[in-house]
Amino acid sequence: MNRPTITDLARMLQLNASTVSRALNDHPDVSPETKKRVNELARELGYTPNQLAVNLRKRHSGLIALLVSEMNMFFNPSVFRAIEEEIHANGYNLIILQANNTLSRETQNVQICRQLAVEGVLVSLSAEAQNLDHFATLLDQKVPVVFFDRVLPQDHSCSVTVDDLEITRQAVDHLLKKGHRRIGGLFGDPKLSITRERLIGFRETLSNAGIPFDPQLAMYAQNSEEGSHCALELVEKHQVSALFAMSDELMVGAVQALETTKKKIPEELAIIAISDGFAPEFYNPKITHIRHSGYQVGQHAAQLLLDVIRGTIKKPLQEKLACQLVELGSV
Amino acid sequence: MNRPTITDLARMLQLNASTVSRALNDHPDVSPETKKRVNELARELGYTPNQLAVNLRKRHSGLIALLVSEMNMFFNPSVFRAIEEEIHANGYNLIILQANNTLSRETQNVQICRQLAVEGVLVSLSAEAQNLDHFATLLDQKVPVVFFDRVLPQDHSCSVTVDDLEITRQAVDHLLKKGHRRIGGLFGDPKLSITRERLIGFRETLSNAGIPFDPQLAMYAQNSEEGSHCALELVEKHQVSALFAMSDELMVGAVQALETTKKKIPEELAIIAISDGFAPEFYNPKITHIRHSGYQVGQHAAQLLLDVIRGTIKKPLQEKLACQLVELGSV
DNA sequence: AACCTTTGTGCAAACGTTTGCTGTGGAAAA
DNA sequence: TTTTCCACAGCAAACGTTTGCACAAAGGTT
Repeated sequence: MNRPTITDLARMLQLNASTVSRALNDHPDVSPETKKRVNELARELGYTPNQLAVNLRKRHSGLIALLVSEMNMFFNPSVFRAIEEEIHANGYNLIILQANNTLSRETQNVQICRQLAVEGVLVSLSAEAQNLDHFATLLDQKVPVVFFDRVLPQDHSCSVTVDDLEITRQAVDHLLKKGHRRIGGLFGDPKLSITRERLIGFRETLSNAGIPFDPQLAMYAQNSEEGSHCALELVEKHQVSALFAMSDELMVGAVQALETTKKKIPEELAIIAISDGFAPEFYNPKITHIRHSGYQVGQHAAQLLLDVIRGTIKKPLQEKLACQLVELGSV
Repeated sequence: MNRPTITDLARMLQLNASTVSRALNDHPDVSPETKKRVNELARELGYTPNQLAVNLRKRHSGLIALLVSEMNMFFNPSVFRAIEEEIHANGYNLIILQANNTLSRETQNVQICRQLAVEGVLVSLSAEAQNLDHFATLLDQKVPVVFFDRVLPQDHSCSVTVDDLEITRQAVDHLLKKGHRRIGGLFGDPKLSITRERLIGFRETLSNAGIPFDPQLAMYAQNSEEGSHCALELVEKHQVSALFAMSDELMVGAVQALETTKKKIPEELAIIAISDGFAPEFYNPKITHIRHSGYQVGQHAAQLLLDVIRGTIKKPLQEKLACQLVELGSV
């Protein structure tokens, strides 16, 4: 026989489908004896409910979508892992949609969420997104949405981020404390709010220390290769004594470049990064960093989303996670 | 109004739901004029079909599941990206389930696939899986399944892998060609078939070159930290002149450790790895490797699965991808 | 003895589509 | 004119569940 349905069970047991359904769901209205008969036959036939029918009837899908701007080896794996674990532990399943950093794919992904009737959405925005217009269809329908990591700066939706100003301050302060006065900064895509925020933190921390901001010492790089070039320029042309990298990717590029120079880390050049904590272990000396845990971000975002779905949380909540300095050999 | 349904459209247009459905699906039985009216109203109201209902009616979910043993920064991101792109381009959506390398979670994930009525499954087996018994429910129902990367050695299901013997031979041959005779090997979890195969390749290549296999020179390490320890032992205690690492993770561990020694790469110590190609760029000199593209593996696996779903392929097919030597500075 | 409550079950509708079949009006063919 | 055919639209069933309601039998309360 094909996959047995509830109706099949009902026919075989001389019961009504509704009774079988209630028995399987342990409804109090049905007698223990009937429940036993039903469950035994169900087990025997290997019955499992047709989730498609359940979904339609219950008008939900049991699905949570993760919208991510791109697949990135430095941040995503731990975020994915945390989210998958949290979602799964609560009986949902995770569907992943990537946007390739384009607004059009992101918009399309939002439509998919709507069509699939996902019950919640976790979003790390693509660089092109400068507003949330393309999320209107979801937000209008009151589909719970939690933004994380890459968010809009002045937005009042639920979100989980780190305090970019603060962590950059921590990093730069650490360099200042070690006596560095000429500090170069490597920054990512300026379209991203995390980039802008971190740059502000960088400037302000220097200003507060009485060091005038030199625009030449803050460079933008889109990937590790560009990070390498910028790092070389900062070190060789602008003679910085310390480098700040706002991400793992840029840090890796920088260290790779610096290994070509004769400069010893940390004696001749200090380096600090904002990092998930894995890449800093690749080197010797290990790279001092502000630990920005992707796992933690993912976990908190998922928990927040689940709270919103449950209705535990009524008002939008913006959560800012704390980060800690992990002092290793590079500074 | 809530989300409009096909029935709503029908009522507003004084049509039958079936006609509206056909109009939306561009069925030849409905007049161009009616199609126009329907489509206009649909656009106006922002109608999108309720996928839950479509799924139930059509008895499919549009979902493809990716079962992965764990989230790993070295291999997964590019695999995920390739699979997501391929799947999405063909109108399916991707749900991701991780097994935490346990058989129990993997079994559970198989059940989820069945319940959700996924239309195809891509699997990278967890280390604990020594047979496919737990896939019986899927295979019995003729759900298309393609295994990739981590597969069972003697299995006749569809799969996409690399030729482990061959790529290890390439790597070791390269070291031999450079004059190395005392070569250490770093290997991963011995429960995995890729580990066993690569170890065999390692031994045989050495044997063929007239070098008796020394078991002390082939070490198992589960992660990069253990890789570091093993690398140090091989270099300092066993005085190898070259290292082979069967994965990025072990390579990274090894290089990190070697940077603590005074040994110059490649003059005093050569190193080669099997790698996705990213991590070798982190270092200077860059690490020579056999390029095992996760993107390519994912892409081929997804394409194969789609072919099986379409019925284009009748017999199980085991695809073995070729890999190329990327010679950089480390050898 | 009449009434109410409880316990267990069945009936039927609903979730929103898709699709085989039936039917109608009009044009083309005989 | 009659027959045939086609283009178009509607009817109703189906996908497999869940759930409000009705109802019968049994037990308990006045």
